[in-house]
Amino acid sequence: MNRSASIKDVANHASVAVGTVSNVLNYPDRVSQRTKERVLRAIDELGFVRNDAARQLRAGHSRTIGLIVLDVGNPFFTSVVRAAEDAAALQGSAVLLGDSGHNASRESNYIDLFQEQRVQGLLISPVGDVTARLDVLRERGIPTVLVDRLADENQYSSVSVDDDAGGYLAARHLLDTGRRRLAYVGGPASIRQVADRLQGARRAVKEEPDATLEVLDSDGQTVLAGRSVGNMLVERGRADLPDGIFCANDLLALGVMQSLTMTHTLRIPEDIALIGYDDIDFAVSAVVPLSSIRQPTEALGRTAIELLAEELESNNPRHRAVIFTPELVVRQSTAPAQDVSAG
Amino acid sequence: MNRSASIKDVANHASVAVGTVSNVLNYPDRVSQRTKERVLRAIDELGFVRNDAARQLRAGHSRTIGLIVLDVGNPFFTSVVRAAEDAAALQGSAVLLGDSGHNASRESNYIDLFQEQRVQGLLISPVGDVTARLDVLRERGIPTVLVDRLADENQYSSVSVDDDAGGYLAARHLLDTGRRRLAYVGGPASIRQVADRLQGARRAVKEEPDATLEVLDSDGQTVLAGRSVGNMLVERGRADLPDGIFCANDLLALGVMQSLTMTHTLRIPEDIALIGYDDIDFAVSAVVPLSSIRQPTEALGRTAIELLAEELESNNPRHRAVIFTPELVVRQSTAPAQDVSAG
DNA sequence: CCAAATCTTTGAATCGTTTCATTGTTACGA
DNA sequence: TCGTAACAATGAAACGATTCAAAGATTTGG
Repeated sequence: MNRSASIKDVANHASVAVGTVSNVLNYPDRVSQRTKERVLRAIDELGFVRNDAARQLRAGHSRTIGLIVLDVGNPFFTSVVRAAEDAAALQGSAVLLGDSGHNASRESNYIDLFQEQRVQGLLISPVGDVTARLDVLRERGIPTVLVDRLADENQYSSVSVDDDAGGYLAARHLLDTGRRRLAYVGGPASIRQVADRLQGARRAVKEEPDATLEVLDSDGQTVLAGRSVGNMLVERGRADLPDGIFCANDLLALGVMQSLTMTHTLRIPEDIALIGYDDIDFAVSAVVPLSSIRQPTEALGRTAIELLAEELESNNPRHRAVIFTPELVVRQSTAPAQDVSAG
Repeated sequence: MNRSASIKDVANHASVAVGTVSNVLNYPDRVSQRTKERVLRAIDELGFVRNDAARQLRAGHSRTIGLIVLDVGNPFFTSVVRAAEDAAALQGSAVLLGDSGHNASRESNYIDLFQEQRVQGLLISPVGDVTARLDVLRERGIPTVLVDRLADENQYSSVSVDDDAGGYLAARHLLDTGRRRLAYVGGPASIRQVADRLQGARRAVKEEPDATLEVLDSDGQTVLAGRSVGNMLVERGRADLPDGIFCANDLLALGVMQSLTMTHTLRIPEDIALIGYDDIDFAVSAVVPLSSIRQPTEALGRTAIELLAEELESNNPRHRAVIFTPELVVRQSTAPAQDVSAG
């Protein structure tokens, strides 16, 4: 219930000036050993804790960084958030997290809040078109780094993942393990990620003259959507089936796997190899452990913080767009047929 | 790059006193229509945004609430966080989120940070023994509400879920659908949740004289752990098998389901019914949609905020421990045998 | 038309920190 | 012993909002 102790109380208690207490906290070298000890004792005895609002007011900006993601429930973002928090902590900042939930007005509210809080900078995975607002923020000295979205380097710094490369990686892996009749499962094609991954897969398939790629449109990116595509495949004649399937994400792949393994006529990976995208936790514990493409979420979060730090330091108008390449994770679902039958 | 406009700039621009601008923002009724318009125009023209640090300094406390969870990646907490954010927004507060990751020192860092920020109050799902720290916070006027942990009402308010009731609900449901030879899968027994759910299940089984409950210890709470318990069951003689299995969480249940369905000798739910706990997203899209026990996460988050508001309003030393009862979600994995064979 | 009551507006004081010019202290060589 | 340099400590000013007593303007009733 006591109002908490201020730096003034500490100064009185230690019989020094307030400036000295401040120096003990911020520039310990400027203070003599004796005085320092006295002050520290007083701090301890009074249980003094700095008031961040006052520091901030004086400094003109806070030590927090705003981070707005599309969905905290999505493991992709959860992981980015964690990495960003850790990286921020290293440089003495804290992350204020906002979840827009794909909702432009929630997103806007968070931008308001962060502006009132005078955050040092903003990391955002935007829903709507927020460029106008971000421009205002920049004029006010609050730089932004876009997350999971490629930005024009003249405008903003950004961190993103190369989905085309990911698609290439997945398809190339199927080809490398001997598959030739590939299928891509994903949809709707209007989603950039879905389209880019397909494009990358096409690129890989073109490298092998005898390889083909069939595109199977799915109704969304869920396990159920995958299952219905899988059921459709099961009904086909065996000769007509692909021997390697690449799904736009792991949920789809798990759905396809459910369909194929339920009817005990088709085996994964002997008859059909299967690879997903995202490498969610469940991939490793599927009935047949699922190969996948892992996005470098930790690097995304860390780098976003680093780019923001760059923006804060230099006043140059040049920005950087860092594009990461995802990583292939090989598991049993794409094991070469001979390896499996040998085992 | 411009330092952003202050209330003083607005006052000059509108040719009024700073107090008037403040009144326009906080007590619009005290200001005449003409003046108000002039001030609002000035605010708009200068793009003025309140400096929260200054408000906070004057007010002595912030408009933020600290929330420390064990793991933001866990859907249970993700959902609690969301609900808390929404409830806080309704009362004009923002939530500062911290992820302790089951790590006592990270937890402690967040408490430090929140204390410096002078949060209004703290919601915490504690890792270590933080009662000493929380007592200090309370003395300083920062009340705490414990989340997902039952607290002594003389000490703290808390919101928690009755795991015993959840266990009872699950077992009772298996019994109600005609199963009599039940099994409980979970471990290690040292985890409170695991033990409480078992206790509830035992209670239900005692109500049916002809029912039995076998306890199968699992090595953790993962899909893989569930699968190895499942494999062990598959090897048993058919007469020796349970006809209803209750797993301490959904991951275990999904693992058990994988084992049982892979060997096409046992059918779910005809031969064995299966129910999990937590109702994770995957439960609905399992090969056989999984029945489960849903925890009222939204209610937890919302109520935690409400209890905190109570603490902030009244100065009474009495606290409240709100205990929620979980909810049964019935899906195909526990359908009565006759229903399924009929369909 | 005046006094009283009501409504508006004013601006200095305040919150707790950091900064920095100034003052005070100590040590050392000449 | 004195002058100087290096080091310590001081405390007023500033950050930007809110508050509130007081002054000023306007309305009301007689």
